[in-house]
Amino acid sequence: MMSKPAPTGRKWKEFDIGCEEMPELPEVETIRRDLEQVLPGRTFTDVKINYNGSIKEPSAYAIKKGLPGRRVDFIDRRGKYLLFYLHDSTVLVIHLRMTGRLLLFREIPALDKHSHVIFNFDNHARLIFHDIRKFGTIYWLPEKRLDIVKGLSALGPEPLTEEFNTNYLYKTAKKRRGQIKGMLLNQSIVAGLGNIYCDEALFLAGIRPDRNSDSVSAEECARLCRAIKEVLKKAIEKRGTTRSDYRDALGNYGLFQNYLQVYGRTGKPCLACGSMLVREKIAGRSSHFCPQCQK
DNA sequence: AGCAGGACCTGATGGC
DNA sequence: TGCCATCAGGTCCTGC
Repeated sequence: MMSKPAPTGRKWKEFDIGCEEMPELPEVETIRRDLEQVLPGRTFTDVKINYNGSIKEPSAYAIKKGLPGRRVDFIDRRGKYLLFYLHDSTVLVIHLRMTGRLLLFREIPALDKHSHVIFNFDNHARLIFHDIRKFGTIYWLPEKRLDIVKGLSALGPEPLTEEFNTNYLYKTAKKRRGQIKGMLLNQSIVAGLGNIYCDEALFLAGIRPDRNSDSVSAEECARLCRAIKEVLKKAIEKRGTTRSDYRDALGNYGLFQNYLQVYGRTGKPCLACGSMLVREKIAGRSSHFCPQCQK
């Protein structure tokens, strides 16, 4: 695998905290941590919306009209959702879905046709919501009305908390009949896993993605629980996964692509046993695994 | 209720 | 060269 250059020191002048890959929990958490360095205490001055479709609630007009003058308190994350808590108990909710990026600039950045929303702040920071495939979603709601965001209110436990443990995983796996991979991708069972980290965790745990979840033993659930936490922690530490080659000179890359064991390595030797890794469509997603190591 | 599959989108890629 | 089909995957929706 091509290795990426190490990130250079962060430059406030113009930096790209987006992510080339489908953002899953580690990528969203990396973005959250970066935004948290800059935005709390800042006040929106102006919002430009070039594509209304990104705004789900209340409306592009209401956001343009209402956000200016409001101050960011702190930035939270639940699953793959970013939550900007504002000082007046309202929340700006952003989900990047597949191709969404959040890009923070100090200077006026080059915009293209995918730059759908531009948030301007009182310190001249600019936050660009950029989304090639227009799947990403933005809501601005009173804290008490977050239930409007269905996916958010239906989220299962955060995988890096105690609440997500072997017992929970085993009990849940036992009462379902579908494949284990489909279960892990289900955000109401565990929040924040996507295709890449599912495949990686199942490899680490030695479990085939197409196993029926109710056939996974308590011991295997213990391994899987450990593997999920381990892979997510490591990926956050490496600032997520970037698989595309493009970056601008001042941008920072994720580094976890250098640690992927199975995802995107179809036909290459398994790093544990040397047999050829395979890819199959499982639970509606391309799934990468080692037929030898994973039972 | 749980699960499969289509829809939503655009860009990259490959075959002819 | 262009044209078309296919693939990528997160979530919502429909239908079984």
